[in-house]
Amino acid sequence: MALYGASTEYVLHSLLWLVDTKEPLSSLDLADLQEIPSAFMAKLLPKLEKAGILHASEGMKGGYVLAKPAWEISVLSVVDAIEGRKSLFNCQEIRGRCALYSEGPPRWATQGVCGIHAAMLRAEQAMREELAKTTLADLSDIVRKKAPSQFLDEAQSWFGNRVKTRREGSVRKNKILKKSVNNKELP
Amino acid sequence: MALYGASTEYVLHSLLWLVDTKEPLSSLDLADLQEIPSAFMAKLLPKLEKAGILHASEGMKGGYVLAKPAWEISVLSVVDAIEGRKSLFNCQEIRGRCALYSEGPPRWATQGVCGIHAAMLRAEQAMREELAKTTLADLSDIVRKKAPSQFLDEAQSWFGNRVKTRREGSVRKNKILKKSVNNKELP
DNA sequence: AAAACGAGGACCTATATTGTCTGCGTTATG
DNA sequence: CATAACGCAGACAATATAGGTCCTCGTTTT
Repeated sequence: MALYGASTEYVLHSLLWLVDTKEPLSSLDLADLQEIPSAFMAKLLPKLEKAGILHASEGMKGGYVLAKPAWEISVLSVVDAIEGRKSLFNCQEIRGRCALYSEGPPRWATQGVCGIHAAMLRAEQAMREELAKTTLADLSDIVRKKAPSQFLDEAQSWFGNRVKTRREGSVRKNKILKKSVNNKELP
Repeated sequence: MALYGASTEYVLHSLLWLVDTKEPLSSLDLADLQEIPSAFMAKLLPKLEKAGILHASEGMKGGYVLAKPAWEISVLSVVDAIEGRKSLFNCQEIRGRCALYSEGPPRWATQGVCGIHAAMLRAEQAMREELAKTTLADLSDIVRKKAPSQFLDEAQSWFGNRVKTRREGSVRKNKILKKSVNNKELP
């Protein structure tokens, strides 16, 4: 229905939270804060790591940090990392499929790029150039201008408290408990 | 996988055949010439008629003709008619979904357009402007420069012969025959 | 040793796209 | 005036993709 879906939206919003944070944030923290399905987020962020946008650290106290300064991360690079270089239009070379071509299409018909395809490619290029102009720093500035500084502080301490409460009740813990209960019931 | 699919491709190629033709062409003729599923084409072209791009004439010897000169029909208008004004990105207002907002999002958070959405809208606008620049006349020129005039004449006479052979073996006829055979077998 | 991470794969489901088939009204033609 | 060739509309079916869940594994801190 749209070229870019919820995955891209989730990831871009998550990246904004990472701009001002020094310590690594986990995919679970990012998902819970934004009320986004956490298991889904966990599948998205590794793509950004492979694209060199995020740096991941494993193990307890691990998580994600921007791998580059925010002004060097364009919206285009994020979109490409998540959606995988989607094109606007997928040419099927209809021009070579004419019933009048008895034995395959002649050379003049399939030479160069199809005119329709070319028009689509120009539009796609214009779109990509526009997406390349905006960086994470630009987006972050917009948020910071809108939000009261008090809120941004609250957010920082929310992440901080999360680090402290790792030991207490977490989503994972509950799942593991449920699992061990099941294991005991099985045999 | 792509924003614009096969429907758009089929229709744009079909419109090119209509540029130089005076007599109405049926969806079946257009489909058969380009080896495109004809029943599918028959569902597409009425959309162009509603959008004011094609003029349809019903009944025998009916078919489609361009409703406007080719230089007034942009690729954008065709795409919109077929795909229905698809947007590049569908904003779900993630910014209003923060766990820190205890009783709904504050005004400052949801004021104006989301920064991420705005960037996508700029890209979409750039794409649409580019698609608006190309017209059917432009595309038709490209084809006419490539194709030998002999081929274009052959195509015209193919359409002409089709009109003559209406009475003879057509796809529809075979289907109707099959149907009556089945009807006889049923009781 | 256990808890909290990331990575990755199997799996499920809802929806959009692509296509087929039917019936109905309209128009030219013999 | 019957019929063939049209456009139009809607009911399906098949397939692909996006979105989402769950489970297992290895790593790192405490």
